[in-house]
Amino acid sequence: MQHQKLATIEDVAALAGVSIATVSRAINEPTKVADETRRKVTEAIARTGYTTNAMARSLRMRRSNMILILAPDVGDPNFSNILVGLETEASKRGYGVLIGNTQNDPARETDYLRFISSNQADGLILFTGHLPYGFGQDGTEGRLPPMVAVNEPVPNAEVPFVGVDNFEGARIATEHLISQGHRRIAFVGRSSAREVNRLREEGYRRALAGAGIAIDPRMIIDGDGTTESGRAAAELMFVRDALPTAFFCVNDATALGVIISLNARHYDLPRQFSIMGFDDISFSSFVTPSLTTMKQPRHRIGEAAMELLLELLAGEKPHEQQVLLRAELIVRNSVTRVG
Amino acid sequence: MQHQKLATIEDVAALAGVSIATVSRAINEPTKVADETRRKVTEAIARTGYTTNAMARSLRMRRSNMILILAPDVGDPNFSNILVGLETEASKRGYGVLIGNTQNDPARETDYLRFISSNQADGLILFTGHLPYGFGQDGTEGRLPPMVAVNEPVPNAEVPFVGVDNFEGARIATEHLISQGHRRIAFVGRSSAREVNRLREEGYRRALAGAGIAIDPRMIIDGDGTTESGRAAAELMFVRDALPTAFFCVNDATALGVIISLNARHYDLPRQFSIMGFDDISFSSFVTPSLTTMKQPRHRIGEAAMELLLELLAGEKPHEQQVLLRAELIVRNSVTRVG
DNA sequence: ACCATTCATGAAAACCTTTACATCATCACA
DNA sequence: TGTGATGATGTAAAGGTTTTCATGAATGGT
Repeated sequence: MQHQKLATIEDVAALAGVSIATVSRAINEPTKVADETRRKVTEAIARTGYTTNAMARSLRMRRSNMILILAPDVGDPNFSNILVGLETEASKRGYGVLIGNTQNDPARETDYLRFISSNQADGLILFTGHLPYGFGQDGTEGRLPPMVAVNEPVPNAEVPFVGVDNFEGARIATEHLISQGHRRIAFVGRSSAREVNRLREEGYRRALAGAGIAIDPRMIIDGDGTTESGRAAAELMFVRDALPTAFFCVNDATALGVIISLNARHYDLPRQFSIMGFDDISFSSFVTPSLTTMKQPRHRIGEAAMELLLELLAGEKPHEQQVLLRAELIVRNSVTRVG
Repeated sequence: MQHQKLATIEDVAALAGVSIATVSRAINEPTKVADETRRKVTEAIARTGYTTNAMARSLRMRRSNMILILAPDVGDPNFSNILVGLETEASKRGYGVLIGNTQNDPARETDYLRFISSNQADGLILFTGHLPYGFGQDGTEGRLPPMVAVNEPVPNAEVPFVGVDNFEGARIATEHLISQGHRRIAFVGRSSAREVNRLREEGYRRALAGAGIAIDPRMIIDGDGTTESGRAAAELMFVRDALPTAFFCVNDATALGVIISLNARHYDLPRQFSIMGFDDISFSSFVTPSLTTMKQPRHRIGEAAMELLLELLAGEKPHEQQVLLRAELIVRNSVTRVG
């Protein structure tokens, strides 16, 4: 019932009648060992059921083949979808994936660093948008481990970033609305503090400018990206009595808020108003009307980020400080032709 | 820029003017060392920035303080919500959490076992509903590591299980429908092969029996728990022309299918039909009408499972082979009073 | 027939801890 | 003063690898 003692490399060596060095080589550098010897070793391994003790190996090699993933909210679907890509790529390359849920708690962020400083993880994937608390500030400066930011870039730090091209995506989204005949297009979710919101607004502006449409400041509404902020924004437009024919929302959560507000006022969607989101989160296809939106290539973001991190670990200089992947237009029912 | 050599226990010992054994004790069994010595050691640790090398420690102690979580789909929201609970509890007890995405691929399942056999993980949390491929079959029999199943029990194996009480939850759900005056209640999602479906059907039957309502076999429709199966089931009922006043669906995905079908037929929900789900997945509050359902206590399931696993690891015999937590009735708009 | 390579293997060091055991001082008690 | 117990510390082994260096055999070229 209990964990019996496992076979070690010595057991294998004894059974195969060679030294442990040879066994090690037969496993890790098969070409460096004679065919006949290799055969004997392989058989001995099979007979003993030997597996290399990863602890001993890591201790000796000074690397664990583990990657620590630090995220503020592990339950967030955005996180978990990127995680799939991260895990797939890591596993393909023989790496394991360790997860840390920080809940934006500085204490927990610091705590998780022990995995790095104790050699339990070789590299770091950051979802948090900032360096873990306890890093870059004191003398530990130069000791930053290899890391890659995902989802949100890390400002004021030289951390490579992999994410979606928000500017380009927002431009495509807005152009789609324009191509459907819309001229009065609102942007819901302005927030100068948030990089993501800023970039998406920028793409929106570029698309309008490109189509020769003047920008009406009343069409740009503040919002922090929550559903509630979307609801409030729509209400505000009714109060102001400055109505668009289409809402481009900074994200799907915001779009949902707008839809809730419009439904509550008994408008017939999408006939009377078109709504465009961004992200393609899971409920977007279920809401009525189902949401036309820009899909983030989450799986690929994860893969690309892990790929980049592993390059860094291998000592290669990264080709670029930033990898931006294109979002994909998903046409559903919330946007219709107008005019 | 590069990872400089880290301080070891010897550096600390030298600086504090004691032996490495004393340093180790000062860290792990502080009471066994004199106050003054402990002070010197603590200071030396601070000065050197020493952290114990987890690899060396694990090698010596024959345990890694890591738990491997094996799941068929890491992207599944059901998984990630339970994961939060697992991670929280593990981290609280000083354990790290390693995740493995198997995609139900036998090769990947086997592959992940190396974490166990190579001592990189001390225990296992199983989301898969079966032993990892490559276990229990050959001679490796008795060597099963400590593990706990979650989400789905493992049939024919003595693996402790933590999950929701499906029977009880289904009973409560059905009783809620009955309390709203419904007598003709359909059960959508019968499947004798699936344990979950079987238990929920059982709870449904018990509730009807308890209320003295005869069971009409035409009210029980097959389904595998997918949205499509829910849609098909509803259509089937129209073909058969045997209509209920309420649908109790084996899960929310199925309920969504039923809603889609009824909406397509332009019924006015929930006035003409009530719909009850089970699980409370994320979109349930967004669909129209928003879904009345049974909420799985996912966070607590995770915590309880990890708690149980850590007890097992500590060598304690588990009090029970199965921990069932109660689902909570979430009242939204898809169920109304009738008659 | 001799020398220089090349190739296959082995011995032993190093990676960094924890801990069993030994040592030594101190103290209480008779 | 002598004895036994107690408490603090040190020495050294053990945990299982990888890898450097050394050794010896075989090979190839002259």
